[in-house]
Amino acid sequence: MRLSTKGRYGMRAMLALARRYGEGPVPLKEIAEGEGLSEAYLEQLMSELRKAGLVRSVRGAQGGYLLGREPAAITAGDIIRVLEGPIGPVQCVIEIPGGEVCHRAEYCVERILWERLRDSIAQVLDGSTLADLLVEEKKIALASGGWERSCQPS
Amino acid sequence: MRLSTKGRYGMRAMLALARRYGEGPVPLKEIAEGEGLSEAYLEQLMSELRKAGLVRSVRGAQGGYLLGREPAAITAGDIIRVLEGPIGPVQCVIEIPGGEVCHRAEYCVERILWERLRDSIAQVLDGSTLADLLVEEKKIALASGGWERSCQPS
DNA sequence: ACAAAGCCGAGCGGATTACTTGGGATTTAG
DNA sequence: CTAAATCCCAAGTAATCCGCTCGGCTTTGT
Repeated sequence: MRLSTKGRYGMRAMLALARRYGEGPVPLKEIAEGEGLSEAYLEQLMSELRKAGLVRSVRGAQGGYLLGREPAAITAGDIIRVLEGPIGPVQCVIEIPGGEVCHRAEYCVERILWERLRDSIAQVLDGSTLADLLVEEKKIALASGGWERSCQPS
Repeated sequence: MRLSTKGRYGMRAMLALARRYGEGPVPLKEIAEGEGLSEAYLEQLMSELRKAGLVRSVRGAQGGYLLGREPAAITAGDIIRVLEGPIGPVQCVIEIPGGEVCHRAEYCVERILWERLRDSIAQVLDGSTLADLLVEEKKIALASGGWERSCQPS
């Protein structure tokens, strides 16, 4: 039940973009350096996020990436779903409209448990927008007087 | 964010044992056949569950496995933690007493999100005992008049 | 024109997963 | 006493996934 680096790095990158929302395109190189991530790898993630509409890109010199919508309109759930696939602890309760449901679904207790788990995860993720997180970030920064940002090893 | 087969099969096996709680040892072969799982593989999982005290084993002919405690005293969280490791979507918020915490922990917003997610997952899992699940199983069985049990593909 | 960026697809080594295999050691039944 | 039923354990293995890297192309501002 761990997130892969895609979800984690993607989240970091999106937060980085959110911090600079409204400042025009941010080149990937800056994000990668700022967050200590591989630029080439991050590029793949951005590609997926772009196809999903969560970021826009501007090509050419002075180009870079921007959030596709305002930070208040992008949730952690949006990002995780793009990079990690639909939420759900097991295949048979995955959140896909019209996805395959196993034939014994009606009588299966485990299924009920996994569904509860899925919904609980989705609720947390969908309940946090990038804007929310930035507000919290500001709070803890003020509270502790610090400046630092992301966990490096995360 | 998927459970592996260990967690899923383990949950199935534990529910199977819970259904026959008080009837003496149940041989693995029966469970494996009943749930449609590989006996040899299940054996490995039972070994871990036994070391964790969630099941007891009786060796020799007429032997088998029994729950280590009453069904009301075993939660899904207990089982998942044994088979999938400590709960937590990322390494840096894993639930280990005295586990490593990354040095920037205080100022890291992602961390707060991942902690919320971890707690939410743990709450669902720790809130469901085997006894609870059997009660629900009985309810849905009565409601739909069916007899079938676990999702096969899950 | 040139440099700064994004875009794309392939490759790749290491880890993990989901098993299987092959042997023990124990216990009960006959 | 022996045979069968069971659990116990360690090793092996094929396939998949992860977490990247690499090379080359396209677009665009100066």
